Amino acid sequence: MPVDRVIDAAVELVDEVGPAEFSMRLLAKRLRSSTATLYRHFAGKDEILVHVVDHVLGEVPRHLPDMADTSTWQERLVASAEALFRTLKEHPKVVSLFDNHVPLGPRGLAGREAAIGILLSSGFPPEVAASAYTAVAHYVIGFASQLRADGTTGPEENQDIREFYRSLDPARYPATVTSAPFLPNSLDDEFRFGLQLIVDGLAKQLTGPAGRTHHR
Amino acid sequence: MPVDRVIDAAVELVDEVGPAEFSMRLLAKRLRSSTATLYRHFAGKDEILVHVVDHVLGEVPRHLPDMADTSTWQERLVASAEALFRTLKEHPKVVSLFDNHVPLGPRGLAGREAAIGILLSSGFPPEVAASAYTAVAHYVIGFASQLRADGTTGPEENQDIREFYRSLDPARYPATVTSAPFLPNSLDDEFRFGLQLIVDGLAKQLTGPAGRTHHR
DNA sequence: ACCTGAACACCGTTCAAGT
DNA sequence: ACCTGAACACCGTTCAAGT
Repeated sequence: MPVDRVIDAAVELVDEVGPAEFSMRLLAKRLRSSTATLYRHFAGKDEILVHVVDHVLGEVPRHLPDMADTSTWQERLVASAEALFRTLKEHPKVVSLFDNHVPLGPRGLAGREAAIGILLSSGFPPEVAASAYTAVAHYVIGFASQLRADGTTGPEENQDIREFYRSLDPARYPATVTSAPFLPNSLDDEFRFGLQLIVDGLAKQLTGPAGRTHHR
Repeated sequence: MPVDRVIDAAVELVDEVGPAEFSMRLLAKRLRSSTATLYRHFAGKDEILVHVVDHVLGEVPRHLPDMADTSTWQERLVASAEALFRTLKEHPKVVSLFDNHVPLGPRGLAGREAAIGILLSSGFPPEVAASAYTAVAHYVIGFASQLRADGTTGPEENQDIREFYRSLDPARYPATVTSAPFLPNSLDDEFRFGLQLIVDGLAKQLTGPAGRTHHR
């Protein structure tokens, strides 16, 4: 019972049925084995799910374009964040497993290293680079956690929400009703917009932090 | 069996044992009732948890300072985001319940209305206001989801992670090791830093979107 | 050594039966 | 009308017993 075979099957199973329905029994059945055998290789369900997270993070590089040395740090940081976002979109049911623990497996560390490396080599001081990475990472996770776990990422989903907001009482929710028709069609557009806000904010840190110090 | 009494007890129970250990049986026992009685008032566990989320969102206004009319939109937006973050810090085990659904209960709508209202009245066009709110909301949720569910929000937690990063192989993770000593002591500081990046990015949208259009 | 069926103490949900 | 004990079909985890 090779460890990798278990992890591969576990990722498949979470992708199919979600973390709530994922069970040691289902995993054992898929492997044509028994639950007790799984416990010979892993401490328990939680440990297997940590491996699932790290396995998924291993797919991030596949979504990275190869960037010429001429790319700006903005382009490279955005590409990193989008690669993670695209990866999570392919495994929407895995996203909730990112809750409550910083991914410290080898794949999670590689992503952190790459992003902070981009910032350091672009002239950001280390304290800014570290906090900027955290901000971007949490933004991506927060956004990805709103991916419909049932796979309906399509535009009809956003249209339903827009219709709901439009149908509210304008006297009670004036701003919500006013802005509802302008909601973007796709989650991707909303994702890129917010990501650009963060990058723009970072650019300001680099060019003119005059009068603005890091961390109060 | 008043509905409110069930929700209050459910919030208490999730705060104490977390969503994973939360069960209809435990909730029934706490109410000195039976599970079948709960099903007479709620469709099931998921519906109760939706009410738990909305109940917690109802506490956000308690964390809002009263802001004079002279406050800038930056101050008011930051205060809104911090109020949500502080609320979630008081209910760290509830945060994962925010996954996979936009909070559409009355309390969730009130928060959206307030934030978008701030932006509209400050001159942002509706399409920017809507996307900006989404960006801020997802940033806060993403950050809150990293709150230690076991209640150890203290600085020792961040120190442990910093020590871990420092102890890595500098040849393999040079940027991570370089930046590790500069990790902020508190999650609050990191939260505020990233939030300020978003606000700075938004300010640029307002003053000079020259050459930069919203959503391509 | 490695694997397994069966067991234990739990779940969410339902329903016949009580008052 | 409103409530409940017991049942059903599941869990995660463990362990005596098999090969």
